Amino acid sequence: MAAPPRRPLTLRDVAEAAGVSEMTASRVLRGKGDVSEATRARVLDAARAVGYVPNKIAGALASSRVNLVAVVIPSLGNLVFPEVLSGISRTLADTGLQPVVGVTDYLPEKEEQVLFEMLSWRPSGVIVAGLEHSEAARAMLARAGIPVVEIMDTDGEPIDACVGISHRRAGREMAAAILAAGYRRIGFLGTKMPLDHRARKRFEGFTRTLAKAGVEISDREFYSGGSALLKGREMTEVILARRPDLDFLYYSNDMIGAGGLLHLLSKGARIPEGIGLAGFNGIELLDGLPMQLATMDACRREIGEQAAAIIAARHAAPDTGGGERVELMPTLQYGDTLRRRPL
Amino acid sequence: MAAPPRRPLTLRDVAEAAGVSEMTASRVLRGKGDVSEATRARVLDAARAVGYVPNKIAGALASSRVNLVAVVIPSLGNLVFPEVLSGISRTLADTGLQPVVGVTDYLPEKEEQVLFEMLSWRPSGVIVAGLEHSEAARAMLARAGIPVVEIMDTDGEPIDACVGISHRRAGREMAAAILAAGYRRIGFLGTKMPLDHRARKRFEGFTRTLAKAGVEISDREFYSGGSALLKGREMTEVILARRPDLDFLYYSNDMIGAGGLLHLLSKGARIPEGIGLAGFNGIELLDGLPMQLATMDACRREIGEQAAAIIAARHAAPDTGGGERVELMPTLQYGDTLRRRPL
DNA sequence: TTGAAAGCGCTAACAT
DNA sequence: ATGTTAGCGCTTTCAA
Repeated sequence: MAAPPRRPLTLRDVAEAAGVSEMTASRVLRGKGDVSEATRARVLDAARAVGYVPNKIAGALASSRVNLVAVVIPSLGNLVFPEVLSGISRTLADTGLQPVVGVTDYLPEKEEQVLFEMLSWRPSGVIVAGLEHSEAARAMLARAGIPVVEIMDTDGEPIDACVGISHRRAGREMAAAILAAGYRRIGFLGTKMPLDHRARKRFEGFTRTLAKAGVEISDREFYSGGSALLKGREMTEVILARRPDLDFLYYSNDMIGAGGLLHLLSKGARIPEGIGLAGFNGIELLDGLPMQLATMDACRREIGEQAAAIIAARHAAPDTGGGERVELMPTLQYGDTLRRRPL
Repeated sequence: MAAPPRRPLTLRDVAEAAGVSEMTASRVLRGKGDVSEATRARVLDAARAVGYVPNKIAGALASSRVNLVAVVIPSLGNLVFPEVLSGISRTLADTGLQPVVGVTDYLPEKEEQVLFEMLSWRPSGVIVAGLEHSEAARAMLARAGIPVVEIMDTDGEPIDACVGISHRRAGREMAAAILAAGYRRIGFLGTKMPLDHRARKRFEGFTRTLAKAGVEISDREFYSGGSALLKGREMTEVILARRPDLDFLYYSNDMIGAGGLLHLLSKGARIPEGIGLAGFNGIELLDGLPMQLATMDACRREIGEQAAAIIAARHAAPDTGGGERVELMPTLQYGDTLRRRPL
């Protein structure tokens, strides 16, 4: 048993072991070009025997082809993004392309850094969350000469393609449903995140529709950090202490909504007659709660799939497509916490 | 405004624009070697002006240095792994190294593929979850000539270094605490995942300690797929319908434990006097539940940090270290669902 | 079906 | 402080 060589094995080593040229070995390992069955077998055996792992860096440089798709998202803790990712992975699986994930923590500067870093590996495409980016980031993406798909949001001007939902519309539809059910004294509970543009747009759509009906948000409460479930409880307690007359609570995400729901249940609140609740996202995780929280599905999986499909299509047929715009329609789930008609 | 060139910009373009050699431009952009302040400024201006994004593929090939660390984990949906990742990212942030994530879905074959794919990019190190891998995967890692840190688990023989907790010990300690509290008719609820070796080891440690006290698991129930919270409710209902006499339920993770807790609370069970519950992981997410579930912290964040620190140290000082073994000690949290002494 | 030569864009090593 | 040369490990292209 020889000690493992310090130098990683090269194609040349495999070729020598198999008694063929580097070129032939290369053809076998990539499955391109005509190679006789006999040589193919010899090369494959040799590669396996020595434990050859190809050097994609060299391959990519020589061919200027990189089977990587950069995926840039704000966070992995959010539960929403792993689901988007899973949609991307599944769709990309059959195409020879591979997702590579970068996380921005909702910081524009970090997004810029991550994009720069990823583009320097010359990926075949970029999927990036949101339509808001620094000028430099937009310029980088526009100049990269590869497909760019902005996801999650369609309220704005994409650099190239985009796939998502309209968060303004989502906010409007939720407001309409709440008004239709007869609720009027509405509290809003959200995250203290000026850079979460999608939450902001939902809020804008929400308040605008209320305003048209002559209704204003009665009170609001924001949090940052910590366990979302716990924060939801706490915020709910706080806002109701201040405004016990509220008859509806709209949460910017399901997790804090679930916390609020648990709090209200423990207080014996009459839901949804006395007070209604709604969140946003449609997280499956919460299916086991005592009551089903009203929410709106963000189409996470499908967003991932369609974004990946756009990249894959353009990869297969370069100089085709461009500027695709896909707006998905989220569906309102009333659950048990939003009544369907006035009392 | 000229149309963006189809060909990405090269270092040569920047060098020409700045009126220096490629080599000088390279030195400026990497911040290595002596360059006069004047030329440095000219090069940086030129690079910014044309929007140059370096080609790391070429750089890596020329220098045989890649600032990437492969991180291979079973899943992103688990909540545990994003936390490990966050520990890794934070620790790597100051080192110039960058994590690249691969997901295996708990499948050995997929793990092998993912490792092969990642190793072909010649990363500076590998962090991989678990100690169980296919023969081929172990061989690949051993031959790669880079630091390899296996994480989450210390019950076994690492290829190189490892950082984690002993899941057998975790199972034993939980069993000891349950016995000490006087519970005797114990049910186990877990995932139908033969390939989740850590859950298996916890179960082994758990049953062994029970056996030493002459206690056997009274009943068990397994699930797969679906919302963990909901499954936890359902399994709990099922197992208690079969064995209403159970006085303790041990869940293989906190999420199903939380489901069980919600179910029991809705049934008005007396917890922890009538029946006790415990999970595993110490997920912060669940802090807002009506009662705090007994659990055992899996040291996720710290595992990520220490693993990254090992890679970083060896990257800074090659041919140093090797074979590090770090066993972290999880702490038992009694919460509100596991009493501390017999009734 | 196979091989030889050239070069991808950058950096190490050695000039100057 | 700056430039020149060679070459990283592979693939493209062309020739046999």
